Amino acid sequence: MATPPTILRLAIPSPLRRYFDYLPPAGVPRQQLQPGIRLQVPFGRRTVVGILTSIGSQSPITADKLRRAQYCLDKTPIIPPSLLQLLTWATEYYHHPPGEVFFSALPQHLRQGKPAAPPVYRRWLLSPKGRAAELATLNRAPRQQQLVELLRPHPEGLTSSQIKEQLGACQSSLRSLIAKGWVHSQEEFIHRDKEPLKEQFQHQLNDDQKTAVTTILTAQQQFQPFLLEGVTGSGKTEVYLRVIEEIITHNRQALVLIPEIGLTPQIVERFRRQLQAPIAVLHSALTDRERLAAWLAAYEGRAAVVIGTRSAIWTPLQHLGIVIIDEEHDPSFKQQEGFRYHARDLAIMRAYQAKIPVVLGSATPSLESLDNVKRRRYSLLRLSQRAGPAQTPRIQLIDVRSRSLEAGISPAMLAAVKHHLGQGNQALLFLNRRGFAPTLICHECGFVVPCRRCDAYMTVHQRTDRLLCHHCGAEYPLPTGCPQCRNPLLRPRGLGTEQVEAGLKTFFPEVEIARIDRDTTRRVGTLNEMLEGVHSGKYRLLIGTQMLAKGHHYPNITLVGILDADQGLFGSDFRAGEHMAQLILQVMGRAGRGNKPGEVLIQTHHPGHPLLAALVDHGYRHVAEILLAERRQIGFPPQGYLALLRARAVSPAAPMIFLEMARDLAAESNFQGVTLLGPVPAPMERRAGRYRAQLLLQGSSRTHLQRSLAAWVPKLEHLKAARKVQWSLDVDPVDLM
DNA sequence: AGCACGCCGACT
DNA sequence: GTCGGCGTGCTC
Repeated sequence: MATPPTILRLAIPSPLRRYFDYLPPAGVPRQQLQPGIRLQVPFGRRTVVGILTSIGSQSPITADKLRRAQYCLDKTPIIPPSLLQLLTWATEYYHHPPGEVFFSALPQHLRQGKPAAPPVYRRWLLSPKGRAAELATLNRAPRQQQLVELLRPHPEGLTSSQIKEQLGACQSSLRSLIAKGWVHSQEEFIHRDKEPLKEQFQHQLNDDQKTAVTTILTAQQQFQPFLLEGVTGSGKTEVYLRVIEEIITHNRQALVLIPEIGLTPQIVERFRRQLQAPIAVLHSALTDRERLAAWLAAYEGRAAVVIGTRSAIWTPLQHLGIVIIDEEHDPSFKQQEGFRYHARDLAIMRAYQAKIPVVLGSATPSLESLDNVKRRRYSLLRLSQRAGPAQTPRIQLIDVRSRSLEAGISPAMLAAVKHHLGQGNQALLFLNRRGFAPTLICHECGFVVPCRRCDAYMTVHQRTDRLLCHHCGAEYPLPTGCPQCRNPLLRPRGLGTEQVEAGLKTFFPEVEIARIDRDTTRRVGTLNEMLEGVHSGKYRLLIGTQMLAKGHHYPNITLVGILDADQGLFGSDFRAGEHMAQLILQVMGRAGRGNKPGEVLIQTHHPGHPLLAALVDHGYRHVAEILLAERRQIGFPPQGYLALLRARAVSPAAPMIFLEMARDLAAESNFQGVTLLGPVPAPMERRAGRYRAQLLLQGSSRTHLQRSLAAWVPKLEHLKAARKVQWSLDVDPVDLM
């Protein structure tokens, strides 16, 4: 009897929804073939990097088709078993190609097959020859002279980024010195783990916080989700810090996920100051090198705490003790292209697999999480006291029906701003629309300038004198006349932050105004500069979009004005109401956090709208109840479970044709407990020159939906019509746009 | 996706 | 005569 062959099952970077089987490379000992290592393999006419996911003794692929892997790229797994388990689950749950799932979890360097070793740092230093050289011989080369002077007091050498920091770019001068033999380099592996800051100060916890900390810590050895509900200023971060402090004393690691916009240097600073432990930070602005270094620090256990945005859910942590999701309701935890995972949901699964607690924190929890509390899947921890002396702000609606608004500001709002500024305080105005005006309209014939590539109108940006499409990024100069009737009079119509800023400047010429939106903060660091200016009191009046809404602390803002609450009330998407309520609450959280009482004014054309009334009179929880009842009625999440099949193509008809075929395929299979809705054109049918359509699957239970998807999705790949479109499946979509 | 093969139109 | 357009097929 021959010994059965060893079959390696690999995830291969390709959009195909299957694993690929290989024979082991020649001469590799069996114990090196552990799941989680990378191998170089032939794939079609190329060779690629694959990840070993499991090992078996048989394959559905016939022996003549099986090929042999070339060699192992790793001696030991670069993905620990716990993460491998999560990745496997995610592949099945999201019905996404395993290769794309596995590779999206790796830093770029590891995807490309580079070694899983800390990056090499090269240091430049003076050679004995350079040390002995006479500086005056470089009188005609001042840059080289500066370099020698810079390197002289550093016998251990400097990295090129350190040199650049001191002298700016001087590549060519450095090269000349190397050619002369005055400067040489040394290479070394160094771990640049940041040392924890030494100072430590502890705040006194209030009773709610103490209860939260002890309750979470009693569940240290088991899977237990907690919803930590507390208004802004109630001290959620302090709870996280105390829990983490305790967890890491037992040599376990903590993973903290934060929304894109919430990961500021201030929050990282706060963690570093209070936790006497090394912290790895993962965010989108890192270079590949930095990302790899942080990734390794986490994997090798050198980092006790990992703080990061959405993709940090894929950090390999072998001694994970707790997962924390701050602002769990934030939509940025859902990836909106390619592999459309939800980091919050994956965090729950990761905690379940690792048998550890997971904490979801929010002042405005998602309806899903509130529902999970109701069903007793999550336990609720409430922080009802605001930390410190701050009081809950007073809220009032301003009815703007048939009022004259100037730059979007009603007389009542203007009076309030004057009053608060007069008292020496700061005021914040919120409008969730950037630019000067959302449209440009012809005063003669009513023509509104559309985007050439989208079913949307161009937004007027006055500062740059250009038209901008907020959906595809297209940009044109302002037209000199109406393209339809040639009339030269085109007028901006509607309201954007630019216009409010301009209006405020005429109302308050002596006051410094900060406008905070994507246009003013595009450059890295400007947001922080502006927020510094708010802190120092340089800016007393703020106008901004939702960038302003997230947890920064401004004790002197006593007035928050919401200029248009109506957008969210009649939004086209099923989550519009939820998002509006969350956003308003978040902005409101900026008022009255010092010891001064805050005031919140909301402008609306619909003062009687049940959602607004509920928000003003009874708060977020009451709004959530209304919304939950609505969702129950239509069988939408959290009552029902959704999956959205999207398709887009340059050709107008192709998406609908593909989706109709897909629908017929589903109808043949006779799905249990799943309703098909559509296909229909997307709410904005044409975007960036592509026509888009979608087909919605609505399941009465997760199991029903998953069972149908498992039977259906693999068949979609084989549809001829699939080749004429780009299609993607979105399991648990956050919006149906 | 990436890559190659194959079959028709307008060019040096 | 070829260069190259993109339809079609395949990846263990």
